[in-house]
Amino acid sequence: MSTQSPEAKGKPVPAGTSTLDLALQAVEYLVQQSRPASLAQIAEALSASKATIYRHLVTLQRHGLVRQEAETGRYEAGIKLMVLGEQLRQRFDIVSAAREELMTLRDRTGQAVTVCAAVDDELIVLELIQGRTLIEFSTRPGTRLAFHASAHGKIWLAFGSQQRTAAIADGPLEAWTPATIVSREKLLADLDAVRDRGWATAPDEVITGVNTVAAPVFDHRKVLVGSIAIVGATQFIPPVPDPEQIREVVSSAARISRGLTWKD
Amino acid sequence: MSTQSPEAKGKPVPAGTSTLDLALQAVEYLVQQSRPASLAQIAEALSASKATIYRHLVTLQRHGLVRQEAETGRYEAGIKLMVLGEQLRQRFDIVSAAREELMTLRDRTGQAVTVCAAVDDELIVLELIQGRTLIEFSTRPGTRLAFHASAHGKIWLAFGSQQRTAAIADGPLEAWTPATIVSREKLLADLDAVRDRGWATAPDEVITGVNTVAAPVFDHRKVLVGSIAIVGATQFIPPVPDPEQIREVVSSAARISRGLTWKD
DNA sequence: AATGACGTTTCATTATTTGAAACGAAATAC
DNA sequence: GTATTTCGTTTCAAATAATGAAACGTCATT
Repeated sequence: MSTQSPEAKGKPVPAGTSTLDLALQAVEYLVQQSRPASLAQIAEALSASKATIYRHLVTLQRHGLVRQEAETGRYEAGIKLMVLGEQLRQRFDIVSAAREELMTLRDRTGQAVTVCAAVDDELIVLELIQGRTLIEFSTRPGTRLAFHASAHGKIWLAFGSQQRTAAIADGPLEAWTPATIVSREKLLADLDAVRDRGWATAPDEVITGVNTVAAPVFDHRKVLVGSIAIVGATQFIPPVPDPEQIREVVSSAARISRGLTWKD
Repeated sequence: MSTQSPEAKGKPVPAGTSTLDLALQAVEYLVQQSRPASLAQIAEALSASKATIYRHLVTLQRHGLVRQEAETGRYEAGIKLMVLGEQLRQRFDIVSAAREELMTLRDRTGQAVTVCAAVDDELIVLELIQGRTLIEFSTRPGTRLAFHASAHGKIWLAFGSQQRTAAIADGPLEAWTPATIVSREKLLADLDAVRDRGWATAPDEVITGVNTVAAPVFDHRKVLVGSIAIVGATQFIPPVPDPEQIREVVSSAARISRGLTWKD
């Protein structure tokens, strides 16, 4: 529905499987609902017949992606999704290579530590080492961040693929807070600064009152494979961070990079 | 394949969608692979034609469940799975209701804190509050635990649905370590003890050298909705835990239960 | 006792998926 | 430097397999 215009203009619709598409829409629908949904409700939302949706739900249920309430017969998303997500997370080399170093960083700075990676046009949180306080609202593994409005994102724009940077800079820059950078020129200038000094901040840019100091992690080929950061209230990480905090983050990132050197 | 016998005996195969089934097998295959897989490889593994798998991968890719490497053209699982997993996790009331209390519990005991919930025949970790040390190998959100071989599991067997308890006790009890309870009688006796005292342990039963103290969380209807636990090396949480540790876990669970009373 | 809502099943229609084979590009071998 | 293999992708005709309307059985409500 939302992914394709109804073959207007004789657009060839380059392959794909409509049956599968409908079933995946059902999964996403169920994930977004906060309560179990009735079969009729799902069928109506996707404008398909009850019988069709029913058969798909049966198969999805066999795979654990969907579950049926025993009492009411309603359907909801299955926990297999959580399991698959965690399995996928563990595939990133950085999470296993960096963990000890990150614990050390947490203990030395007293702040929460996060790890991110970007794949294609998505920036995702892979790891969170909790600090003493609980900011972690948008910093849990599986959360997506904005490239232009986060310290992690700026690291990826500054040190990652140039075509991604160009695409983001050309696109619209949404304002998450009043402090979010929404001007293309300001963003590019900020990225130059990040490249120069080797670290990034985003005070108040993602959540007001929260700051982050991020640094890049490279593999043996000098390719950016991850970013690490400390996250804390501006009270603890000022807009112009303590040189000591910066040094800790940058040197931790460097040590992790070095650890990734002798691999493969 | 593994989910159904090949319609032996003329078993009617109660509905379902074979097209969708194949596509979901492809997703699971890709999640299990540690490296991106070639189209031909996937097709051969699922014994389907390249064209079929290709079309399914295109649709899966549109939904973000699968991603194609730009250089090699190979396919791998997409990070949307992580996002969906996290969205699903947040739907459990307990994770939002309990967080502050869990931080307190962590600080007072110095140990890592975990939260679990069971749905149907699966017991899953929902939340992890990290301690100082890093045991967290099998305690991350999205991890599945065994009912008979974990403190969390015993809470659910002792205070949850009786038919689940019966099913687990009747089934085979796999031994994760030499200390895992594999005898039906011993398990049932242990569960009686858990019910009496209101908390459970599982010293060395899931990982040798690690112990856990778990307690139940109930909602306003006295229905078990979650379990919380402290997890640590037996060095810190002895096989017979410190009464202080037990008191902390049990009272934390009670406070969370009370917090769930005025809801809905 | 009657009604409505629900998940589930049936069944004929036909739209959709399917595999074999051909295509073009890119990597590899000779 | 040319030949060969391998890869992802597209084409096309055959027919399998998905589809929706309607009927079914069950439960809760009226």
